[in-house]
Amino acid sequence: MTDTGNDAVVDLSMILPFFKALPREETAILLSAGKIVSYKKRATIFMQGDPATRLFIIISGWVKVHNINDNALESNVRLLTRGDTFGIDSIFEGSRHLFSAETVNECKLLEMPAEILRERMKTSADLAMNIISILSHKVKDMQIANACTALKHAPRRIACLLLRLTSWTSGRGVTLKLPYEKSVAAAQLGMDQATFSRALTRLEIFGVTSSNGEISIKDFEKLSEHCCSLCSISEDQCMGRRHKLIKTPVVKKI
Amino acid sequence: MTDTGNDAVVDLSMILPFFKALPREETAILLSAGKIVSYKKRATIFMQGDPATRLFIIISGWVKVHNINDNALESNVRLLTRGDTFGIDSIFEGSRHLFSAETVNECKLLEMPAEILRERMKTSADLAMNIISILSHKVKDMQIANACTALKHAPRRIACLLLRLTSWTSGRGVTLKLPYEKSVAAAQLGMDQATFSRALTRLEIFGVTSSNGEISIKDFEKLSEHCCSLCSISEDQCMGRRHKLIKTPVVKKI
DNA sequence: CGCACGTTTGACGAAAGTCAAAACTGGTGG
DNA sequence: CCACCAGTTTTGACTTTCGTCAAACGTGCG
Repeated sequence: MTDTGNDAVVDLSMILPFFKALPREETAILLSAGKIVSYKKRATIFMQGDPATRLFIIISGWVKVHNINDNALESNVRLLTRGDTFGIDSIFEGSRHLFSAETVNECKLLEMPAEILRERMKTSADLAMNIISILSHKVKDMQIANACTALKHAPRRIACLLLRLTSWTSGRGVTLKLPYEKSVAAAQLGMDQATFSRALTRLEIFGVTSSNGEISIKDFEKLSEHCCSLCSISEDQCMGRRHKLIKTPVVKKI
Repeated sequence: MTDTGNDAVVDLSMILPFFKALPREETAILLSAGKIVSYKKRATIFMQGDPATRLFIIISGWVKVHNINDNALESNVRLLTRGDTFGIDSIFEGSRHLFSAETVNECKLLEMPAEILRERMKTSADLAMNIISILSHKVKDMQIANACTALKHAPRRIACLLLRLTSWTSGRGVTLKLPYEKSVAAAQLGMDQATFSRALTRLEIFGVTSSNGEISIKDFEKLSEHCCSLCSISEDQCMGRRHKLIKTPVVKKI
């Protein structure tokens, strides 16, 4: 108990879902097999088609995972950050990466060999359970992201992203610096960069202003009413939602 | 060995990923806890927000899972059929369903209680592994579907769907009846029904004709070249792809 | 025959993509 | 201190596609 951990990584393992509720020895075995790797900004971590030999857990920074074709057409752009895991699904599905991964900032990643996973899973039901949780969570994340891109109007999509990025803050509003470039955010939302730029200014009437690379949201609730009221994700399932649902009497179309 | 199985379900368990490589006793335990339920066309299986108490495996028919909001706006429409599993991610993520599920045809589903899963997973690493495989596969499926909807032009999206629906056939082309209504297919592809109708006729120049509710594809390869060449999923990852990649010398834009 | 259902078609408008030029940003070096 | 540069973002002009609404069409069935 008084052993506070002889390593920053050990502390970190306390908050990563991957190590959740694992016995101390199991965590130690896993950690000793993994290693922390630093990446520079805009570095390639792997390309789609590469053998999936490792699992990646983000310690710091932002990583963009995406599919890309020869014409540089992107799809499935997802942005991951601290605590998120990637590459795990590829290990168990075909053993080749389905997507490419690159850093958008400087990043520190914890990398675990696939073999140790397969190995330890056989004896540790807890570890298997954690992997299942991580995969289930990833499915949920993708569904929320899909619901966002399903919003037909670009300003709404941006509003959705802003609300999700700031979901951890309290208060009525906030001023934030986007953690990555606007062109990246545009790709994440499946729209053109020019469209992103124009759509952002169209959010002014909802209290969103932008200057000097900072975006300020005056009133979360107002913004949330604008975009989340058309979202198909249930009220309590999305962290970004900020307004209470007003129970309107259901009027059925006949 | 000579025991050919005293039940059709037992036979079925041989081909379902859920039971793959499980010891015979494990399969028996799981099967005895599950039950087969028949649903009529367009029946609600569950609604988003409902407690996730069961895992569903499709024996026959087609099921539509989707998110839906108060205005009947759909997103995340996925169509599942024989062998597919759903509801599993909800069990391990918040224990409430993130989406609604309804049948589009008459369906037979194998339903397994969530408790037996949690219970058996503790002792059966094989079962845990199967669940991990199923979840990983689901992630892959979603990524392929996302790549499809990322195709900007409606005719291409339809071509992609047609190729994936017929990926199991051999030969140069085929005539098929869509396994569900066109309006459902349109929703799956994230487009309006009217757009679907118009876009389908625009595929005529690529050898796709439609009459009497039957769609006929003259030449898979031609169709594949049209739509898959812009897809960002790697060549060997999508079953729908029918044309070989022509390795063009890479010309870098400067 | 007429009804219910799904589909197609037409006319229109709004929104987003495209291309390209201009404007802004931060950093470097004379 | 200012000029310059590369990278990023904004703006403008134009085109295309898609959504929308509504009416017409087709099919199967009682």
